[in-house]
Amino acid sequence: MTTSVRGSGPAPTEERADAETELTERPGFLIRRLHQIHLAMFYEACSGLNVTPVQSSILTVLARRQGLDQAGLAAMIGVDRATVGQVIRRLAARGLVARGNSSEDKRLKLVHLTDEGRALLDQIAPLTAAAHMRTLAALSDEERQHFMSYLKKLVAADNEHGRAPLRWGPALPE
Amino acid sequence: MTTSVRGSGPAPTEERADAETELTERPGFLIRRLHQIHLAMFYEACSGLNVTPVQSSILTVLARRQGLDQAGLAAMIGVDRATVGQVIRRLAARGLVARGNSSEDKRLKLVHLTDEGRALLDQIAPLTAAAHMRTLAALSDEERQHFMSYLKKLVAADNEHGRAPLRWGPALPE
DNA sequence: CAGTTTTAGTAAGTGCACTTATCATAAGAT
DNA sequence: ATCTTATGATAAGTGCACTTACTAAAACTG
Repeated sequence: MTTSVRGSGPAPTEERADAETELTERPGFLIRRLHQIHLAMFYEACSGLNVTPVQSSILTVLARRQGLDQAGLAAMIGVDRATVGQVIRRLAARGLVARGNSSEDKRLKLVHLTDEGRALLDQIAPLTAAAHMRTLAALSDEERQHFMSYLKKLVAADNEHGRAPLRWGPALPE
Repeated sequence: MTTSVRGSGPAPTEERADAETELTERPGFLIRRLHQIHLAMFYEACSGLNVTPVQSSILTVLARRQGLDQAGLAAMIGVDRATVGQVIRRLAARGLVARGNSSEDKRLKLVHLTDEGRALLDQIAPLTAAAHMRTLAALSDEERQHFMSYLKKLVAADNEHGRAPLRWGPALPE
């Protein structure tokens, strides 16, 4: 099988002068691949624990701010409200989070970590940290710093453009 | 408020458990966000044309190598066999690709672009190119070059690791 | 040659992510 | 107070992405 993904090969015989950009020259393609790779690292690190990156983010946020409503939670991790609702439901079914009603605003479902949720978070924290590191392991320290700063710059610049803009909530740490 | 990293102090290089790390300091989190942002740019650019990034990649590959089998196609765009099968089915239902049987290997379904598929590809090519550019628009030319080289480096390094032993889902007897 | 292993394609299941639509509640306007 | 608008949560629908399991066909093996 010859099909490994290759970066630049001389165009096979006939070449369309328009030179359709190789997939590996397209930012979006590479970002998707890198995302896939990180997912692989993440799942491998948390093997058997049945946790996804988004679930990990939710647990992490809840560990610091208990009793958030789902929309607030969604904004803090940059995910759609409907998606967060699905994930919360799965987490609640596993007893990792619990939902209560707000007495002030009956529309709200306030989410908080259970003891099991916190235990799981404590368990996966070092594992996910390792997965994040491994994702960038091919870069030197200096490159990694640059790469991270570029990532932050891009994400910050287009935060509002995304369909689920990140909001660091009513109490943004300044 | 328990809190943890308040403000933008110099990040200690010491390794604290991930639970203390801000989400925006986690590579995987930023990569996911950037992927989301690019998706938003892509869909906005191709508004109304009903095309996804993976579909665009498939059309692009087929434009250069007609008659690829699905597994080869999957390998070229870095997607699972089963996923490619789904996407191809949708594309075929829309008449953008067609599948034929190989006379040499009866297991294979050889995929090729239809005229409609090529027409759509010609239509979206400039749009998607613009979306890719826009995703990195916040970076200077130099930064963009560096960022792309880092992306390529990372993706190339872990390309093999690409398909991972995922283990979520129907395991866990409870 | 028969028997085993590998591979291509598909199906069913789970999960993320987004859309539109609906409902209930809250907040603002007349 | 009532009408209108905005918001929180949920449901249904689509698409990507992966898993395991299965069939058919090819490619090794004895």
